[in-house]
Amino acid sequence: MINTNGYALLCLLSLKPMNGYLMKQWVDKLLVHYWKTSYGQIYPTMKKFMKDGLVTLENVQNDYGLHSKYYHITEKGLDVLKAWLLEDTLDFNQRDEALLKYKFSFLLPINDVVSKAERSLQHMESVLAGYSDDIVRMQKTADPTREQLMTYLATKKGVYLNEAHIKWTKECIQALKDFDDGKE
Amino acid sequence: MINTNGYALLCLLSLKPMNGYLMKQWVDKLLVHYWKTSYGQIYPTMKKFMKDGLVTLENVQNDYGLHSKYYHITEKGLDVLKAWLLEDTLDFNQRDEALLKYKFSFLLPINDVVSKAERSLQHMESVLAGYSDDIVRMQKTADPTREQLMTYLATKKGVYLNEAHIKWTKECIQALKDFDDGKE
DNA sequence: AAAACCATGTAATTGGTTACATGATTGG
DNA sequence: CCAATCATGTAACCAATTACATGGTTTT
Repeated sequence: MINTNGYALLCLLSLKPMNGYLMKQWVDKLLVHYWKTSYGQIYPTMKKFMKDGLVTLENVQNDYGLHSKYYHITEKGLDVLKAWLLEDTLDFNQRDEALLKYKFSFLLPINDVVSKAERSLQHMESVLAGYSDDIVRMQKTADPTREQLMTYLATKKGVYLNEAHIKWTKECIQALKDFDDGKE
Repeated sequence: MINTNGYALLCLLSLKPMNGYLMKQWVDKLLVHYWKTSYGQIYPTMKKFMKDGLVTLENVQNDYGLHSKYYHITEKGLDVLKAWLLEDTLDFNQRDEALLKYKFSFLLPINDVVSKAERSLQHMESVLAGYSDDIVRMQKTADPTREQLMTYLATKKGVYLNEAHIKWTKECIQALKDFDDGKE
């Protein structure tokens, strides 16, 4: 059985052969907004994939005797990846720590909750600005490949979800202030 | 150190004393949209909370000799909970399996991806309908308590995030269809 | 010379789910 | 009597992070 981390690594190897160090780098750059991994996952997973014939190993040795293990995805690996990509994913995130805190925030002074929401709002607005920059940069590409189109749409999701979050937070701040006024 | 699961259980006990079985039920009903837990977490956590003085135990015995352990939150427990509620939570979810699949879906036939998105859209629309029902039911309460206000706002978040998700999915479907047309 | 980067791996620990094990009560 | 519900707990396992351990190269 392969877990989602494993599929994420197969995704990267479908782009080009990489070593473990590069896989970490690519996840941290390319997938920064919606995925993460660690060496503690990468190296054991590659070991397993070798055994299962999902990847092959190319030992790269430079002039100084530096060792580096490049993994190539196999036909079987690609088939397994495609089968997974095709599967429906209805299991959207089941845990929202911020919302949990929010729900029980009636235990706190109302002003503290408003301040917290305002800090959160500021943070989200800076995140949104970052996304918007990405969008602008990407729109320069006319006649994109499907891969580029997907990258653009993935970023768009970040924008929409952030906008919704901001809209909600503003409404919360207003509702809390109104509630506070009503009690005076 | 207390993990988020532990804080979630303290949240419940701040409402009223409960046994482990009831805690599970309440999480599954009250927090269904944004939290979950299991007996494998609840019982060991209560054991630890007893040791740390965050809860006290009331053994409830009914006429038939049925045993049931009701946990009461202590002053210390409430203090610890309030301190946590006050903490900023910037760490919003770092993993989106559906988006990961989407991003690498250029490996699949475009029609399969469109069908998948359409199925996903249908699912989200039924979820949204459920949220909307909740909102309507809650709006009957005039002059709500702060607790009721928070419950309402928590549901509103579900609505907004779902709406954003639906908007994005529709855009994806259109973009993929346009891309497909452009290639003919 | 030191810091940053390239590169690989393991071990310990934490967090969480699922399966297992038990047993009483209640409602059909 | 059988299924559902109430009730408690442990063990095995899976997922993931962090710390540990090592060592070469490149840049300042």
